[in-house]
Amino acid sequence: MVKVRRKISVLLSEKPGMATERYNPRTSEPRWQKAWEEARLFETKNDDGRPTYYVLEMFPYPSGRIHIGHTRNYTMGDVVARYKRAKGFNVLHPMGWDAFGMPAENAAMQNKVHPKEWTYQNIATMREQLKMMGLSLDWSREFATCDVDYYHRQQMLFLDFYEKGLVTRKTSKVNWDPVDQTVLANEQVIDGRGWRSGALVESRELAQWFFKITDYAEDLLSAIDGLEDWPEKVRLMQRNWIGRSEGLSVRWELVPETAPAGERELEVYTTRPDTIFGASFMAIAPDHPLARKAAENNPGLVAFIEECRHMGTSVAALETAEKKGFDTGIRVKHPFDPEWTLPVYVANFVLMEYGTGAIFGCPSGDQRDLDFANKYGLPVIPVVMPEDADASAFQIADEAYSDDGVMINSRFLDGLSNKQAFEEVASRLEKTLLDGKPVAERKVNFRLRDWGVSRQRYWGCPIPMIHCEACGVVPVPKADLPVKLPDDVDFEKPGNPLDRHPTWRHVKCPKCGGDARRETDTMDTFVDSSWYFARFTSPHANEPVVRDVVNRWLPVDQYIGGIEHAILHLLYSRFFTRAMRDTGHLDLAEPFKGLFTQGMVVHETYRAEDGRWLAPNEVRIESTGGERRAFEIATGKPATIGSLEKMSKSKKNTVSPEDITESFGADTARWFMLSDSPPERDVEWTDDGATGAHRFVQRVWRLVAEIAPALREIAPKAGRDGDAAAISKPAHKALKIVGEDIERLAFNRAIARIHQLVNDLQPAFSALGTADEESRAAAREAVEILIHLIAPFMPHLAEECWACIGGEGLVASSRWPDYDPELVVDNTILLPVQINGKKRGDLTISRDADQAAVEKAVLELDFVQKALNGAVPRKVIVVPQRIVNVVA
RNA sequence: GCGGACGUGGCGGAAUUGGUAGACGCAAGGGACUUAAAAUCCCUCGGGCUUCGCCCGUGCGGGUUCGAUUCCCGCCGUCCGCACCA
Repeated sequence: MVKVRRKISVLLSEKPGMATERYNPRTSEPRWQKAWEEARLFETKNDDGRPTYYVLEMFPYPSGRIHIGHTRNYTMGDVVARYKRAKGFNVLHPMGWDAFGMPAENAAMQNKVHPKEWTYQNIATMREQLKMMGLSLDWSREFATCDVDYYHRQQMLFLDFYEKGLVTRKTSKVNWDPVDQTVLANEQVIDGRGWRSGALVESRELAQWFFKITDYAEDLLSAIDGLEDWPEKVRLMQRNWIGRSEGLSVRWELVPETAPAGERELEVYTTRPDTIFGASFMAIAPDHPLARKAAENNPGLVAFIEECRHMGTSVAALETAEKKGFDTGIRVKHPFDPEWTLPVYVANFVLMEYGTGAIFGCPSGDQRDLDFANKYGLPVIPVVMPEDADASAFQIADEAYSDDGVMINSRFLDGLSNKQAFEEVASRLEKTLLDGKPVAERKVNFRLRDWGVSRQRYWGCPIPMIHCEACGVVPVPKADLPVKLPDDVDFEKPGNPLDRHPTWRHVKCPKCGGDARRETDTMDTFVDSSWYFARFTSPHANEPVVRDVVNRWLPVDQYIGGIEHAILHLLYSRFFTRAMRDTGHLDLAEPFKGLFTQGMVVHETYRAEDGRWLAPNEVRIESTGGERRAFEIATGKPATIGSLEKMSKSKKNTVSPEDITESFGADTARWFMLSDSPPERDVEWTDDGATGAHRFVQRVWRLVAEIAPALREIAPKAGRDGDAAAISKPAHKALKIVGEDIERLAFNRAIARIHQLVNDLQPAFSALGTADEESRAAAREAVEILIHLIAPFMPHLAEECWACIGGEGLVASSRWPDYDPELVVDNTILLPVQINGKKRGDLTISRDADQAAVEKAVLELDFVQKALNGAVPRKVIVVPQRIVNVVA
């Protein structure tokens, strides 16, 4: 039999049911949203005395439409917010817009819309979309980072940081994106390409503004240990990103007759000074000053350096690049043996940005060095061997040994562990002098680089600095803030419109009053998102934050967002909080106490016969037995069902939040997105799943609406015996567990428990017609509990049900009920009984039966006696309240 | 290459961290109601067998234990992050 799946609209036709009207979210949801708004339920007061709880979802970029992935994210936060509110907390749950950035400028170029207009238009659309979801957000605190009010305060912070020495301007090699005509941070370059444009990145020298995040490297690293409510994965990613290493910086004396004029030494950084007797060459970066000097009269070297530069960017080149070097002819003296000299190569694999841009190669202990040595015929001296190896026979051929072990072939180090050797070499070289200074110095090195925040763009926060011929760089006085973006700009040409604006950049120097020019760089948008969570606590304050207030709210108790921000956004925010602390704005270091990274919403992909991507509403799915086949509606031709992918425009596998809210309502969408899949994992959007969720919405409504008339005048009271207890017990058990599950963000489990409660209550409720007073009171209470349990997930339905049973006020402002501890335990328990570890039956026994009583009862069981066949068991293991195992 | 996570029915996933494997949902099949459908309700639903019961079963192979999805060792596979980092 072929069953054709029907369009959603069929399911929604509101034919009157026998007893109860179907629940209609389209009329109900806006009504309750209005009720909440009029009661100002979600507007949070800073001076409320109750304990605070701050739940925050990463704010969206106003791209134009809310994506279904956003709504899953916000729903999770909303469940927590509504639950915590019901638990008596003063909850802060704000929303705003990460509104600066390139898409607005791209739109300006393509569609001739002003970025401001485009952005605020998008915000207006998206705000309406969000409001349809019934999120309990405090809209009175809303702001966009492109609001002058916001970036004004960001400029204040910038000046404070500058004064504190946390901002610096340096000329540095930057990643230049030729398409976006802007500078990218290292981390915005992915595989040699701009993270947004995808263009191959070039390297350029430019004067740039930097935040000195490296000043906090050590603290940012060690404080990760204290972030116990963060996913381990994210903590690890941050640790690796900061990349701390302990090593030794060693100065090698150049052999004078081989050295370029004026050069006397080469400084290298190493984490393995223990392998110093295994050194066989030095390698320096192509852009190392010594390499440049050496190239001055060496055309071959010039050509090699040039070659290195060119291969630098393309992905393929980087991945497959052969380790190559060029002998400069320069030689260095070994620090422990002036007679021993080593060649200096320029090598394509040495990075100028890391350490000193120079290394010593120890081929036996490093695979890369070994490959290099083998290629250029350099000596390979094994210096570390595994502890159980034989020193006389230990050889290195094609595989380096980089693990810990025992020193060999290393003179005074022989026999030491490599760790001891590290210490020995370090302390000896610290005492050895070269040109009056120690040859070596212990040094901690970080992979983390300073944060370049200059962007050559219009749509960003202007950097409040002025360049004066006479006075140099002068900060804009705070009284002159904000430095506003001019509105009259053109986007005809690529590059920075601020730079070519006729008047904006001309300004008087605040110091000497002479003609000067404004900084035309704007800030990286990561700056905007590095403190918005703090601004939400006092969004209208004159200062960036109000110290007492921000101290009370921060850290954010639960922050929820995508794993894609695991490194940068979170690291920058951690830096900003420290910087704000050190400039006196607040008194804490860590902005986010709990972090949760949610999964994506994915959907099947469909392709037409000719390979075109098809949107879900362009295909019809037929199921024959268990087999699903797709057809393109327009042509009737078969289509291919492809893999699950993150929803994206390019693959057309998107489902918009309106599609769902307009047909099923927000509650169904909310419920579905949190069902089944654990929140940290991806969830697959399916029509079947959505209709299933909607079926449950209707089921709850029917259950409540049908029982309501019988319960309207009944006072709720838990039942302790008989039929009444059979209603109250599952209700109280669910109440306990759902609360615990929400606390753990285990929404899928909470939902399963609610399903189960409905399954449990349904038969009891249909028998209620003949039931006693006690059962009715228990039923009344159970319904109230059920409504409270669904309220965080399906707030509109909860209100409708609440009104239906004649509940007072709004569910959204009422307390989470307390469970009765006596009702969540049973007096008799069903104890599984195993024989030799295999379950053979159950024992029903009183909960407080002691071990001996349980053992006795077990041995009397039929199936146990049969299994024992008269023999005495070797052992009976009784795990209280859990299980019994009889070992025959 | 390094680091991490994961692997359970047709599918998404539960399993109180060593104690009844498969909760709950989806899909599928059967039935009731109906002129018919939708909606709703009831039943079945890991595999096998000699079916009132028994055997096998949580990627594969071993181990520890009275007892292992959970712990240990070794494989296989999938996904993610990082990477010429000295």
